[in-house]
Amino acid sequence: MEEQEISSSSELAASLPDFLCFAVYSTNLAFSKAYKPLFDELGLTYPQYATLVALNEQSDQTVGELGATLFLESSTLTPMLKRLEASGYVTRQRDTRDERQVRISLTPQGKAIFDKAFCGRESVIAATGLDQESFVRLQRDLIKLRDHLLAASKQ
Amino acid sequence: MEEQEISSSSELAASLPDFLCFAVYSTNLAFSKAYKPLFDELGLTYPQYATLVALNEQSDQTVGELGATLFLESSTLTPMLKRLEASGYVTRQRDTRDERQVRISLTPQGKAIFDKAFCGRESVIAATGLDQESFVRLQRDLIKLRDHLLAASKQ
DNA sequence: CACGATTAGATCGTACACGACATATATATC
DNA sequence: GATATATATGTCGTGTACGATCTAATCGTG
Repeated sequence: MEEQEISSSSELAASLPDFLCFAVYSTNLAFSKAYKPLFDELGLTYPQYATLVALNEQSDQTVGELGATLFLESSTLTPMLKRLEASGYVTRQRDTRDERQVRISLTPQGKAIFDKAFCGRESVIAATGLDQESFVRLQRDLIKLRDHLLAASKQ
Repeated sequence: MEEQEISSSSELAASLPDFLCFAVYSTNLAFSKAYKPLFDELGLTYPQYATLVALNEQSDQTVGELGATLFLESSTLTPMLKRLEASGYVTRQRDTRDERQVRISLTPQGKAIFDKAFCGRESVIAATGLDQESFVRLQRDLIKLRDHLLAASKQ
């Protein structure tokens, strides 16, 4: 296993493995592919499942709160939430106090998804090919990176 | 900075930060947002730029070779390559020896993108908020994770 | 050479993902 | 209390992303 050389900033022909953004991008594609059989069985997509996880943690969220949790815009969430509603996993209802807001809640059918304890942490760690220390560190560094990028792009 | 607890696999209500897949997913969204102003200036999208990088490294690739490099299917690449052709960054031509294949090459205009040395490695590292050691390790662990996930989903 | 099997791209339908804009409701100021 | 402003969500257009399927070209075997 060779150590990766870091190309200098003056070198023009950087290849894709030199880009951290590409490592993140392609790992995301790989996760989608790896999880697809599981989600197909549930009739869900990967972002839909993430949405249900967020709602399982804290039900009765507004679209905006969900967007802040999932890092998504209303233009992405609204159609997806309508599909989840059509599938019977969530309900959407206008807040009676503030009719601008729409509150999203899990249905019993939506809660039932989690009775299967679908994402057992240990088996997931095993499936990544990383030891537990690397796994935890990777997760921590990614979150740090993400939040730093988001903070930078807000200015 | 608190150390993240690892939830046991029997715990049902795992929250999103507990999922490595969500860390990867949301970091990818954050990268897209952070790079958007730069890509807007070039009239490119993030996947389009990655495609040009792959072609800059090795021009005259077939659609299939590009797909293997970028982890994308022909159903994704074909429309994107047509847009890149329409923008004048690449050419698409059937291979004369094997007419099933289409060979993609950078135009001078496509090559010119890289004269700007757009992605200086050091400034990119600085923008991530990670020290160089964490940056390199993160990249290496992500690639390992990605390749492990892909290998697992091929079976 | 013939003809079934394989391969490479392309097309289509579905689902994100976002910016720009539209709509409806709520708040603020006078 | 009328009107300007702000906020929350929805709609629309563009661009990925993929599986299923189609077409055309090539290969393999007789």
